[in-house]
Amino acid sequence: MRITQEADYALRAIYYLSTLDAGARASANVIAKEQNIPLRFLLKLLQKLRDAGLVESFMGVNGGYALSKQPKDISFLDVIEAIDGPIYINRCLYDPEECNNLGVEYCSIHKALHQVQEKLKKDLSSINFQHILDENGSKEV
Amino acid sequence: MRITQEADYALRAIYYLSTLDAGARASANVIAKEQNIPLRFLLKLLQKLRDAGLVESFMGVNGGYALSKQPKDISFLDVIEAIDGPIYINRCLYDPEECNNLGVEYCSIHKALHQVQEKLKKDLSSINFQHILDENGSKEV
DNA sequence: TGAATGTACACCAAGTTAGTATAATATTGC
DNA sequence: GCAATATTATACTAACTTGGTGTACATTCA
Repeated sequence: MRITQEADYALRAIYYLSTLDAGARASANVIAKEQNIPLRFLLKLLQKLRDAGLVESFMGVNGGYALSKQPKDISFLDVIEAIDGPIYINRCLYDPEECNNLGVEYCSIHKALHQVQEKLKKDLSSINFQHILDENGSKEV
Repeated sequence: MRITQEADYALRAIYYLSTLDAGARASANVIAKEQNIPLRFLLKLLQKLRDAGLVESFMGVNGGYALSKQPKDISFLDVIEAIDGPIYINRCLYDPEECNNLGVEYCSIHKALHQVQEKLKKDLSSINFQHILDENGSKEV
């Protein structure tokens, strides 16, 4: 019942980009150092964030990465699902064929888990990076 | 972000025991057949449920397993944590020493995740097996 | 005693996770 | 054009987790 370390890194990479001026770029090297993320691992996960449309990348000298949306329009759910894939809290909800009980439709347990899952996704989608910026800004030491 | 298959089996084992008369026993063999769970795997997870105080076991002929509480007093969270261990949705929340950011206390991302985690646990603890019985009873075909 | 049951411990194959290695490609500035 | 700075692409790997099996033993009841 965990998000992967990779998704945790991704949240922090997006957070770091959120702290920059709108449209500003940061190289993977800088993000890696600032957020203490292994560089090569970061490079790989940034591809996923790009494929998901959350960041844009720029090659060459002065290249790097920038958010492709405003911080307020990027949720935790967006980032986590970009990295880990869609959230399914159990196997049956992911692939009903694998349900070795009666099937999701007829199984009260799986129905109940489904409701929990949807609440979880709603909670994660209600947090965006503007919230995080605001919280940090007001508590700056 | 999933519960294990083992936890899913455990929910169904507890559910099956809930359908019996209060205090009634069922052998692992019967539970395995009724719920389509591999027997040896079931035996192992029943130990965890016993260690967690959710079921009682009885050895010998006419032995088996019985709930040690009423269905209404066993929540999904109880069962899932008995099998998978405490729920922590990311590594930092499990072991703050492993947080390679500033630490949970000073990291807004991890604080936000913590809140999501607590909501998730609350949701899971709000579902008990009497609910599931009631739902199934009213929809019996 | 013997059949039916649970207990304990060890083992294992497959998949996932977190990370590394290497080589290639694109952009900029001189 | 060339060097330097970046990203991209592909492949590899060690460690861990998951889902499951095997074997031997202990307990209870008839």
